[in-house]
Amino acid sequence: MPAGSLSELEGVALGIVQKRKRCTAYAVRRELKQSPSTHWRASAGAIYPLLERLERGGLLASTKDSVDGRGRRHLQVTVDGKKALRTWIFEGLDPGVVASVFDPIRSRAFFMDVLSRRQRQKFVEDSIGALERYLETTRAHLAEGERDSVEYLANLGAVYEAEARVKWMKKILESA
Amino acid sequence: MPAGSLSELEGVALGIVQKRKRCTAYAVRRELKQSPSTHWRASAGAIYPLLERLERGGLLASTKDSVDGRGRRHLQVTVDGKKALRTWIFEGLDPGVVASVFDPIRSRAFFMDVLSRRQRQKFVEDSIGALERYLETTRAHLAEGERDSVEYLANLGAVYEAEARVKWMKKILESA
DNA sequence: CGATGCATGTAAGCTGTTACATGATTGC
DNA sequence: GCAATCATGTAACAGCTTACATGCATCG
Repeated sequence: MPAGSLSELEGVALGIVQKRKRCTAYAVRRELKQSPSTHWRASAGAIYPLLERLERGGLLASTKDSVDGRGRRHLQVTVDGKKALRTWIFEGLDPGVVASVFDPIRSRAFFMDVLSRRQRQKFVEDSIGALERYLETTRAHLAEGERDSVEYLANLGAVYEAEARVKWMKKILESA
Repeated sequence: MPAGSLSELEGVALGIVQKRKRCTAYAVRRELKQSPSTHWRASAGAIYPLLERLERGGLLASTKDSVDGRGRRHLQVTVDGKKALRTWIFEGLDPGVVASVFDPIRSRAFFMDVLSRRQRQKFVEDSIGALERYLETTRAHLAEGERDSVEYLANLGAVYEAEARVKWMKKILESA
């Protein structure tokens, strides 16, 4: 919404267009799909109406000559869009938003005591394995970006978090 | 769903009832509300139908004498429910689930370059402040649980993650 | 020229939220 | 006795997903 504040996915989508200067809806979908986080499936049913909404709200614009033979419409972030993006970024510092990190492994760890000793051990060990594989892919993503680019710095956060999760699970393994 | 697999919220709700042995829907809501993660608002419109669904599916049961004068129905996890809970826990090791961590600060950090030098500095510094306040509340939660309880160990994960996020943001501050 | 992939979009469904309604209990 | 809170529920809505439909382009 232009009047209200941007949703998470709206902010991210707007940011992706901004980063690419000019791109199609499909490119936004692809980038979301390829991102290491699987939080969003980048479904067509979400992306296309969302970008339309942003365009109607004046945060995105597509010039006439932006439609090529295949019917692809190239989008650009407007001045208002940039402003909205900045506002959205600062909104993230809201306590409610900061605390809304979500870790499915941790959600499950809370209920480990329904597992037998052996199952619990297996759960923790397998978690470490899964996390280490995940860590590898996030590190690979990190290597792609050039150092000191915002992309590198942002991905660094994913690596730090994944490392912390591994360290945490190893601590649990010790105490068992 | 009893036949299929549990959703995230279903797993968590079932786990909360299991942990308490026997509790009302309201107690589940309250625990979700008071949890340090604000990922779920624990809205009545979600919890009550969800618990009904689990009961119809045979994962939860409420005995007749469980209804007290105030109409509170006390729920218990059935044998099938315990089995479903264990399955759900192990399902979390699925790569798609492991990778679905979601950090709103990191989402925003990807697009920091739309900010001016000063704005960016402010964003990072304010983020550190917000994260440190969040870290304080997660540490407080940690102190409540007795050491070596699963609750303590699970909350430890939240602390590790929050520490990693602070460390990450301070790293960004250095490189600016 | 036919298969595969690019690209856009829509319809139906699920899940969760907000906001409201209702009544019973507790505390002052 | 009245306010606040406990406790359960419902209706309307918002957002995202799956699954489908469509057409163009590219490559063998």
